[in-house]
Parts: sequence; structure tokens; C-alpha cells
Amino acid sequence: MLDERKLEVLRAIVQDYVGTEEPVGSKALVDRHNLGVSPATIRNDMATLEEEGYIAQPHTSAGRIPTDKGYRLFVDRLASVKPLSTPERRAIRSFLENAVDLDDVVTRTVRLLAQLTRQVAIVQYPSLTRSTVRHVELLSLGPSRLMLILITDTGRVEQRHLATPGEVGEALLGDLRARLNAAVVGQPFKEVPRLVEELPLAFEEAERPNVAAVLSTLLETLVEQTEERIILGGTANLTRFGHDFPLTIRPVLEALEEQVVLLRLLGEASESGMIVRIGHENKAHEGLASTSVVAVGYGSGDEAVAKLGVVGPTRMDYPGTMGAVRAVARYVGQILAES
Amino acid sequence: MLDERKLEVLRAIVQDYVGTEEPVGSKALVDRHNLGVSPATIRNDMATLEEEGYIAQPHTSAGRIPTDKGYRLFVDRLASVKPLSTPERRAIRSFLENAVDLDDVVTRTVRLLAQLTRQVAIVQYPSLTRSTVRHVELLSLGPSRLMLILITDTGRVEQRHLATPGEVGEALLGDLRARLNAAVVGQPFKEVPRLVEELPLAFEEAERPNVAAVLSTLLETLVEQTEERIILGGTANLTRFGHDFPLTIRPVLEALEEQVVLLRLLGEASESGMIVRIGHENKAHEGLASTSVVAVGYGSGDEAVAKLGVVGPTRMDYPGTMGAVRAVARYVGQILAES
DNA sequence: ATTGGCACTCCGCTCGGTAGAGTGCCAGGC
DNA sequence: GCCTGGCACTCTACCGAGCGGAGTGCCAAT
Repeated sequence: MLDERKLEVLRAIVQDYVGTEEPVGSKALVDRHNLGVSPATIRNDMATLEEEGYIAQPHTSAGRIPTDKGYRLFVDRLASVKPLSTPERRAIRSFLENAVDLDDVVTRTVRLLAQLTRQVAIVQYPSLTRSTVRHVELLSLGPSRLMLILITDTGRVEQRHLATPGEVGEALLGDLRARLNAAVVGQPFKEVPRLVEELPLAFEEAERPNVAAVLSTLLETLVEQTEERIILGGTANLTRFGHDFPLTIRPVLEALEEQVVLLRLLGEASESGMIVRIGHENKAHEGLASTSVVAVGYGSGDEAVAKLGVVGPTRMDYPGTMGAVRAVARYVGQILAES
Repeated sequence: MLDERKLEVLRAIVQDYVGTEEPVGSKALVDRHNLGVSPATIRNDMATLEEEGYIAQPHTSAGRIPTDKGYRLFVDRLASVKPLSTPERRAIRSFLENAVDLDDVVTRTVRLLAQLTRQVAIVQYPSLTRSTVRHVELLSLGPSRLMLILITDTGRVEQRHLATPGEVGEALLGDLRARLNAAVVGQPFKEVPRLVEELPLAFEEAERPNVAAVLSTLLETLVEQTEERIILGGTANLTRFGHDFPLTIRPVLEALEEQVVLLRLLGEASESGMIVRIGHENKAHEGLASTSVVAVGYGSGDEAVAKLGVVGPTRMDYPGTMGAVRAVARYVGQILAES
């Protein structure tokens, strides 16, 4: 069905359309790419491509534009990730290196991605699922009020207040703090529930309710923080979306305001596998039917700790975007590993 | 110059224009408001108002729309803040009450404001300037690596890593922790530099560089955190901005991405004084020349700890917006005070 | 000071005509 | 059998003219 030249034609259509944002016709194609055949031949190829659903005409007697299916084929078989230029890499590196803390790293990353891709950038904070505990701190705020602080190896700090059923003295608090840390420091989060299970038994019966209260708060914190925060940047780039604004941009903005949607968007991206979800493939929200998402995991070590990506019109420069996303993810991973 | 009726006419123009988004003419005015005079009279009044710069015509033979100056007069003299309805109040209260922590309060607030006003909401995290120190914690991460944690009375936790010039043993750490807390707990941030100034003198000469390192990190944290984080919501409401989209919305989105701009936007709002900045009065960013800002401070006690507000088109329902902003600020203050 | 009347202006809409781009198809050529 | 040039057809986007309507400004009358 699709011989070599037809694929070449599809590639050319995608490239031209992405560049010009206008439907591309047979004549323009042969002019801009040396395909070695005449417009009439291209027309036949285009007719085939249209039958197969890879391209479509907005109106009769207009040029063709790629369909989601067309972009999919393009991404899967016709395009390769475009590596960034050396100056670009250097710029990324130095921009990220100046970050002072985790928040700053994330903020800078989102800006960087938005600038580089000229699209909306999404960055998830390093997830705690893969993280390990660096320290747990307990502070007394009153006779039966405590503050629990959890510090992770990615530099995140979470804190919770809690009320204990009975009064908790400094001695008990110190003991608990020591035992708790002995049990969980250096351990991955998912191990923690198992590790603290028997901890109350080490204390006198009277104290166990208090200990239990602390532990349950700790576990709660772990669970809650597994769902991670996500930040956005470059929303102004949405204005370069299309010609028919309000209708296009509105649902996108709405969708992007919901954390749940953003989480789903980043979806199954992993560190090794970059995902590209195109148009209707995107089930996260109806508002995103005409957008594509490019996402990948990033990590401080060998495992992905979180994800980042961009959202843009289906008509986007996939090779370039994929290159930028991948490069940024790598550098962020490096920066995190160093700190 | 401006007798009672002319003011009434201006008020009517503002109200109608805000409602319909279309230039309002003399006939429509007398139809919709019982002014007791004829269109011709109104025309004369409108001519005066135009001469004085309160209203303008988009084109000859079109109706009039208020100018920034007109809105200013309207806000200052012709409108009063519209209180929310009881059900609305109840909804706000219950929505905010379910928040589990500070982050959640802020997130919910921004959503609430955006929904209520149908505009872009801006909420600043409770500022640390007015805050007091609840606790400072020091943890050892290695022989000469420490983690410093600062906990504020608004429930915020900030953390920093630092390297000390020499090794710091547990004994010294405990001592420093105790003295530091004794000096600063319960004190407002701005007092801290003075309070810790002489602290190194309490330690042996050999330890002072280490102590100094810790202190300078603490002060740095305080200063940095004085510039507060700000979050946005309801950007999708920008799409209801005007008819000529791309040009209008783009600069606004750009402006709103910069924290600095947002900070300046909230400007000199204080808890008592709500500010309304209209159109060109807004010096924060050129992109915001056709937007207005309504902002007010909110606080957990008697002093404002941070600010919140909304950004919308100059053509906005000022009384309603002001009412919503004020009400939300009050409730947030209450919630913070309770927790 | 207010009013009704009137002439005038200008916007926004619709309509018809046209130029241009692009297509599909067909018949002829390699 | 695939490619090509030619041709008729379609549809859009653009332009200009014409028209209706809304709104104004001015004036003379009350």
C-alpha cells in the first residue's frame, strides 16, 4: 500500500505543514522537496494517503493536512529525535546548574522547557515513591501536640501536625525519634509500613497509642506525597496555537488547571521510554483532543523519580520537541544526582 | 461640572457596558434606567462626560464606553462593595474548611476566587516577613554537612543544606540547636538577625566558624523566603476577555508567568485597604494595560501576612469582584487563625 | 434646562464577482 | 504499468458596492 515514495510524501507533508501551518498542496510539495516526480504523481499518492486516513483536506480544493494517524506514522517511522546543538546543551546545563534548591531546579526546568520548545511545559516534582527516607524528625509543640517532619533523599521536606491521645514527654519523644530513624533511614518509602509495624511493641503499653498516632501520621504523609505536585509553564505559548482562538485555547487552559489531568498526561512515561501521545490518543481530558503530549521520566539515579514533558498542538515539531524534552530530562537527572 | 445626574449617567454606562460588553447609546440608557429625562438630554450629559475624559467612543456614531478614568470615578464614588449572599458565604466557608494543610488552603483559595469572580485569581503564600519562628532544627547529614530546617507559625517549613568549615559533633550540634531556639523561637523574622548576632560568642573560638556558617544560612533562608511564592488559577477565564483574542490575551499570559510581576501586582494592598488598580494605572507590566487588579491583604491575626486578588479586564464587575475578594480574604484569614 | 426633530456619519452585513490554489480525471508517453 | 501534462471543476478568500441601523450633534421650540 504505502511504498517508499508515499512515505516520503507523508513526511514532506508533515514537515511543511508544521512549518507553514497551512494545508500543503501537490505543487508546493514538489517545489520544496526534490521528489523527482511531477505534481500529478504526488496527487495520486496523496489520494492514497487520504484513503488510508493519514491525511485529510479541510475543504475540497484545499491542500492536505496530516491526521492524528498521519502524525503517529511520522513519529513512529519517519522521524528521528533531533539532538540539540552544543550551544543549546551548554545553555541548558548552565541554566540548571545555578539552581539553589529543589524548588528552584523545578522552576528553572519548567521555564527552560517552555522556552526551548515554545510550548506549554509540565514538570512533576520528584516523586517520593522511589525515594528513600533521609531523616524523620519529631518536635513537641505542646503537651500532646507534635510536629512530624520527613526529609527525603531528593531534598524534599514534608511536615505534619498531629495530636496524640495522651501527653508525650521529651524522654519518650527522644526515644521514639531514635528508634524511628534507626528503623527507616535509608529505606525506600514502600518499605516503611512494614518496617515500623512492630515498633509500638518496643514501648510500654501505656505509650503505644501515642506511638501509633505518630506512625499513622507518618504513613499518611508517605501515601499523600506519592501523588506528586506538578507545575506548568509557558502557557503564553498557547496563543500560538491556531487561528480560531477562543474555542481552541479555552478547553486546554481548563484541562491544564487540574492536577489530576496533568498527572494522567504524564502517564506511563518512563525514563527510558519517551511517550508521544497524539491528539485523540490523549484520554486525559476531552479538552486536549487537538493537542499532543511528549513526556519522559527523569531521575537522579538509574530509576525514574518523576516525569516531565510538554503539551502543544498536534501540529508540532516532533523531532525537535522530543530532542529538547529528552535533553532536559537528562540534565535535570544529572543535577539532581549531584546535589 | 458633574452634577448628580451626570454621575448617574456614568454609573449607568458602566453598569450596562459591563453587562453587555457593548458600547451603550443614549436611547438604550433611558430605556433601561429610569432617568426621567429624554435621550437628547442624556446625549448632552454624555458629551460633557466625554469632554472630561470619563467615557469615549470607539468610533463616531457608536455608543460610549467608559475610560480608565471613568472606571476610577465609578469605583471611588459611585459603587459600593457588593456583599456576598448567605449561601455564597456558606459555600466559601465549607470549601475552605476542608483544607488539610497550608498548601491545600492556598490551592483551594485560588480556585474559589477564580470561580467566584470568573477571573484570574492570584494568591500569595503567607509571607514570612510578619511571621515568627516556631522552631529551628539542625540535623547532621555527615561530619561537616548539616541540614537546617525552619518552621514558622504559619506552618511553613523551609530547609537548606550547608557545609561547615570544620566537623561538627553531636554535642556541639545539640548545644547550638538549644541556644538558637532559645534565642529566636517566638520572634518575628526581622528580629532574628539582631538576636543571633552575638550567639557565636557563647561558643569556643574554634567552633565559631561553624556556628557562623549555620547562622548565615539561617539568615539567607529568612531573606529568600521573604519574597513569597504566588500561585495562579482560573487562567481559562482569560478566554472570556474580549473579542480580539490573540493580541489581548498573549501579553497577559506572559505577564502572569513572572513572579516579579505578580508580586508587584499585589502591590500595596493591605488587610484594611483593598486596592483597585485600573488599566494604565497598572505599572507592573505593559501587557496588563487593559486589565484591572483587585487585591487585598489577608492575615491570620490582626496583621496582614499576605495578599490575594484577581486580574480581569478593565471591563469588570467591580462591586461584585471587590465583594468576593474581600470575603475570601476574610475567610482565609479566619481559617489560618484557627489552624 | 430640557426636548423632539432632523440630517449626518459610520459600522457591520450581505451580496456578487473574481482570482487563485488545488484537486480529480483522462488520455498519451516512456 | 507507472508517470505526466492538460483540463475542467470546486471551493475559498478577497474585494467593493450597497444598504440598514444605531447613534450622534445640532438646532429651534418649549
